[in-house]
Amino acid sequence: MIKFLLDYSSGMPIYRQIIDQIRFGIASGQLKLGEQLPTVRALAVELKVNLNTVSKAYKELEIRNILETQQGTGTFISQTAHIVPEKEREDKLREICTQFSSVALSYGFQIEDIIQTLRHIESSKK
Amino acid sequence: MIKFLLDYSSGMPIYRQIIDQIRFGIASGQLKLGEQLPTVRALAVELKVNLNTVSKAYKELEIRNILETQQGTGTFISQTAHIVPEKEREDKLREICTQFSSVALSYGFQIEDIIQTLRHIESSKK
DNA sequence: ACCTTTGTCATATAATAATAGTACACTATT
DNA sequence: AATAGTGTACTATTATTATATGACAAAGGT
Repeated sequence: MIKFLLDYSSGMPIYRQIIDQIRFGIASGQLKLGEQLPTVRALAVELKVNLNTVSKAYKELEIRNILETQQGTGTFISQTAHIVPEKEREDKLREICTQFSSVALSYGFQIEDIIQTLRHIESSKK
Repeated sequence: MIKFLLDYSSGMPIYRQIIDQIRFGIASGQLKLGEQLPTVRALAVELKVNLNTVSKAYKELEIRNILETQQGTGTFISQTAHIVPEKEREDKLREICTQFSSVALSYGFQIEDIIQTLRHIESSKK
């Protein structure tokens, strides 16, 4: 099961963040084809957002054939879900890195200090 | 002079994109301290957005002491821009790295890819 | 059959984002 | 003094985002 993480100060709408994380979750293998997603109500509670916000994200992905919904049963990753194009993954990675970089550097941090801190955080996770 | 580039389909509000690009421009050295920015009207025309949208971005940066405005003359990068007290820097570094790490990993990116991208961005700043 | 859980739909409300237009105040130049 | 160029302020309007409710429909278990 995927762990959703919202950034309420990013300026990106919540439903778009949900869409992104599902799409990239599939691309990165965190979400398997056919896997069931959290119910709209469960995810709404987990993310502390409205049911309609989650529903909007799911519905949009359903239109794109990335999700399949069975009313009364749940929402699933489509078996035929397309992979996010590699270029889009690279663009997204560069986008979030650029944004982070601008903030970090504006505080005067050096690239090596930043990387060292990131590695430390990563290694302390397990 | 900095080249602004908007992504109208990203979901991120335009005024926030302008804010981000100015901050990143300063951090990366594209914008020098004291340098004059485009006038609100000129930038509004260039970006094909409303005057008020640019004004909103400038005003917010002015509040944060990143920009200084002289009515009738123009808007400039502050000379004393964004120096963070030394004692807060370490906590801040860890904080923003943790936040960034969570977001990046939730997209399924690997730590080494992230670091490589950060290094690439850093080195491409000349 | 009944009930629960699921997704869906509809209405209303509020806040935010962006536009449009107008007017005003300040500064430098002529 | 007059003018052009600057930032600022204000009202109004529209679209988007998110919330709050309530009701309905479909699936599956009891």
